[in-house]
Amino acid sequence: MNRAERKQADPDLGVMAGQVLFSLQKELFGALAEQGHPALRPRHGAVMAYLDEAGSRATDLAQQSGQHKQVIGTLVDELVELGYVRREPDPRDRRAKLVVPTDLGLDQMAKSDAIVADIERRHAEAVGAEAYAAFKRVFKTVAERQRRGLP
Amino acid sequence: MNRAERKQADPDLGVMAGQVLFSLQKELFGALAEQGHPALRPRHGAVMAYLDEAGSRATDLAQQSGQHKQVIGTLVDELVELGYVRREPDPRDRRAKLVVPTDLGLDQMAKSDAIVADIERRHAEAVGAEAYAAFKRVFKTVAERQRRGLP
DNA sequence: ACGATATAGTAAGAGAAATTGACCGTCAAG
DNA sequence: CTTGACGGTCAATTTCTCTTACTATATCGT
Repeated sequence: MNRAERKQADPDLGVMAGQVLFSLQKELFGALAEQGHPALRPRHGAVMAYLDEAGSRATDLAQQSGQHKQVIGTLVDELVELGYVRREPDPRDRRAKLVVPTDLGLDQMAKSDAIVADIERRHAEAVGAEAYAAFKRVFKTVAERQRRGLP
Repeated sequence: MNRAERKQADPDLGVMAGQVLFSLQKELFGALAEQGHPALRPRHGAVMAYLDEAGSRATDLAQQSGQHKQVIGTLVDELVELGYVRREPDPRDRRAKLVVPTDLGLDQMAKSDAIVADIERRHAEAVGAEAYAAFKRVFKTVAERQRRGLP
């Protein structure tokens, strides 16, 4: 069996992560477009996926999404323009600003969470609820360890 | 518990996939750089990750990696320039060309596979070999279903 | 309180990358 | 031998990423 076939039959962790990430993004933003949010693209996910209802700081969004803070800045510019968020001063730190979702942003967040939950429900049905729950537990551990560079 | 905390405590499938993909890529290409392949960047993975020892066609690489064939074309240009692959005519189809790894390419492929295998071995040790094997089985099913857009 | 250092956010431009539409040569079915 | 499909490349446009630098505010140590 040659390498190409091995990679198909037994794909590695990175390959599978990429397949899931990109195909899930495609489905998510396709569904969002149909549900009234056609202007959003996957890159906006770096903000919208982590945004808190009460507002988040750009630095926190940068750290959680793994993007540079300049990227978050331009994404927030776009999202302000599109009406999804607004900037407010952070009362607890005058250097900082809070990125706060508008009603449109809250609607997108709710729909987005529902779409992803539905996708996961589908997979859980296919492989069994218990197996899926175990899968997610291990995945979370692996993701955390990998992110932190643990041995 | 607010949304930001929920997303931390119980991240969704897409978020975890992204965390694993990007942190694994970072570790992989960092290690490759230390092992004599400093010029390669994650984007080259679209070719090198799927390349067969005996050569692969650009269209196959495009389909497997999910990239447009134009992207594969420019990646192959770069990899030819860097000495990792060469283009050969495909004897079985005169339209097609085979992307064939050079000795340098074969070295990179072997090292890359070893590094990823080592990363996976670490995770398997942390969560238990059996649990990790089950995790990968479910992951493969999920990745395949998600990629194909199955219900 | 004071100065040194660190952090939050922004700006601007160079460089890299993705996307689109078109094109040529080859293949395969009828 | 014609027609439609496929493999690969070209070129132009748009989008994205990275780097460096700067202002304002906060924090720490003395």
